[in-house]
Amino acid sequence: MPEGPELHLASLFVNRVCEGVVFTGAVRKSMVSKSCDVAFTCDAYRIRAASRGKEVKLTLTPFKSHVNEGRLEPPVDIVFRFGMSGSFRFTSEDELPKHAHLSFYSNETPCGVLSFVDTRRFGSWQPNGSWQPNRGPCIMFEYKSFRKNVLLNLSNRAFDRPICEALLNQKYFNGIGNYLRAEILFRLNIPPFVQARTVFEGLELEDLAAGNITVKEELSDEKTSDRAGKNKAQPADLLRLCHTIPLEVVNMGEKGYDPEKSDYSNFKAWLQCYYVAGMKSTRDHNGRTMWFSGDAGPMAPKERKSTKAKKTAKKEGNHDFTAKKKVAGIRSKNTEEAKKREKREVASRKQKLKEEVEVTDTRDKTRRFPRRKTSGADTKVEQNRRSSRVKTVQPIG
DNA sequence: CGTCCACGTCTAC
DNA sequence: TAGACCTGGACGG
Repeated sequence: MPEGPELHLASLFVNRVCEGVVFTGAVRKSMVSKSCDVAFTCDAYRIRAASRGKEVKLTLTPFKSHVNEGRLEPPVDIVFRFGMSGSFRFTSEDELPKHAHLSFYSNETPCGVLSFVDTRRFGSWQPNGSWQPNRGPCIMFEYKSFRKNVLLNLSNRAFDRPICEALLNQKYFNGIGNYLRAEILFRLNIPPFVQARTVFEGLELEDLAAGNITVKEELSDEKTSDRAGKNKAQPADLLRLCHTIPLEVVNMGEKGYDPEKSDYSNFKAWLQCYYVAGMKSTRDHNGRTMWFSGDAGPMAPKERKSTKAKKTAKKEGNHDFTAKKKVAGIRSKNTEEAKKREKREVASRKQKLKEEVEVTDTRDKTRRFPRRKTSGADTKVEQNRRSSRVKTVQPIG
């Protein structure tokens, strides 16, 4: 689950399991990984982790007592991005997870192994690297500079985009991902496809309330404006929620992260909009699913994109193909034929879509987080809809 | 069996 | 602004 909070929880996880552990030898990379080797070998070193937005940095520090020919090796930083499926695990040597791509071995017996696990391999790492320079300040732990970086750059074309798309721009919102943008906009009742700039204009550079923020405060605005409609002068602050909402997830603790149990019940219960039954969803201009309720906003894509073309017959010689995939590849080997068929399919799909409403109500699109057992009228929508549960968060930075 | 979908970048027309 | 990059789970036929 890698957005900002998960990356941070991953760094906490690493620090917890590596506390007092002595690592030794070489850093080992899986055969299949295309990321670079980590040329680091040391008899005895420790591992610490830190996070910033959607990156985690591991620092490998040789112990002073272990000196290589009179010279102490300097620490090495490795910066990780998690892609769609990255995580860290700590296991015994013979329980190495299936998709472990970079592993650090302890000197214990039995040997403990910290590994970077990444099923889809969209993740990456950079040894001797530092935070990616074109990513902005961390939404969670560099709140002040994050806020300034947005408000001082509102003239940038990034803010011409709809707000939901701007929120995924890591140059300004380092740590926000697809579930966070949905949750954040939902809580403020901001239509996802209004121009980003208009949402931020008028916000104060300094957030005076920072450091003493509760979610209740955020929502109180909007409740009173319901009543009087006079509250326009003090709009709920989207930038602050970009900070506090991710911290709510962090404060749920490693339960939300724990790769061992993969028990997401806490997290699922926390979600109010993303993948929640009864919410609407549509594709944004980049083909990402935007979850929301109410108005889509004026910049909503008019016609949904035709679903991505099949990429079947592309990679014949790929050694990495499973037997199944090979069959599929061979079957559609005749590219001419495949293309024609594809055209026909796309055409008929477009035709269908024309007749559909632009934005679909997705009452049963709840798949990724497996179906909840429905318990009568106790629907999630009902529970969460503008729920005024108070949660205190501890903003840092 | 096949199709669609997923918590994210990247680079190449 | 498409695709490419991947694996695997849910679901439909």
